[in-house]
Amino acid sequence: MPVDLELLPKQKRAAGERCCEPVVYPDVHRDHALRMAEVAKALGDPIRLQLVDVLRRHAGKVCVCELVPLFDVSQPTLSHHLKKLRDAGIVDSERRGLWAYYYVIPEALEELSSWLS
Amino acid sequence: MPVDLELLPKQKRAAGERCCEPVVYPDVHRDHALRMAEVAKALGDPIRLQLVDVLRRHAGKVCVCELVPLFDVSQPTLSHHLKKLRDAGIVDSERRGLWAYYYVIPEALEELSSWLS
DNA sequence: GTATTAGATCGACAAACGTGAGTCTTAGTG
DNA sequence: CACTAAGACTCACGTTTGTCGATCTAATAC
Repeated sequence: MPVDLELLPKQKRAAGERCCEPVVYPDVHRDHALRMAEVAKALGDPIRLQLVDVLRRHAGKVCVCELVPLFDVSQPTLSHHLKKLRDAGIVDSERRGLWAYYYVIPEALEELSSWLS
Repeated sequence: MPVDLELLPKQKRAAGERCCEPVVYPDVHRDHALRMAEVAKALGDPIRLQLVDVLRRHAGKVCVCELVPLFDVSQPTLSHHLKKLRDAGIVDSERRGLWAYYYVIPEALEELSSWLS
């Protein structure tokens, strides 16, 4: 699938002249890039990525008390990761009594997912 | 698509008893999670994400001198971002004379992409 | 009421990050 | 040879990150 670009001759151009015209521009516009980078950044930690994986595969709401023992970090640290995912808009939570149930917001990953494929 | 979990009754369990059995486990294994998180982390910066976007859409090799003017950062900073992408195995480069041409390694994004969709 | 529990928040710390100014290396020009 | 240009690298900086211990807040049990 990678089609070779027609490469410019490897010669030095005249002084003051541009080495090459910037023929390519990012057409993933700034806001899209910002949004997708935000999501990617939130997924850029192994624990958070696995959290999302567990929540997604469960396709429902998972109690935090089920999540904590799965990872080798303290409860505050896990809570911190969940907050990062919440702030990124990837998951949301619902309080019921003492428990908190987390779930993935399905649309949250769509933009990044379709850009990647 | 999200199927509601059968939620446990919201009552306090007896002292010393587990609040709930950890019925879910991350089956994205550690190494996969590590690898995908590494890729996601590299994409977790707007400039790097746009860099990958430009390189991907060009489906060939793009000269660094074309990339620098596209972004509002200094040349060393852009070089730093390109190195991050190289370290993450997302892109590679080829030197030809004075110029360096970057391209995306297509397989690099596959794992994350298919996990996301 | 008190005690206990789930989970979020705070405070602190070291490590990693994004950035630019400056420098270095390599390659082409004259 | 000296000069110039492309791009990587080094250093320094302020900011953000991941982590844990301690604390706080609700809600339940007694």
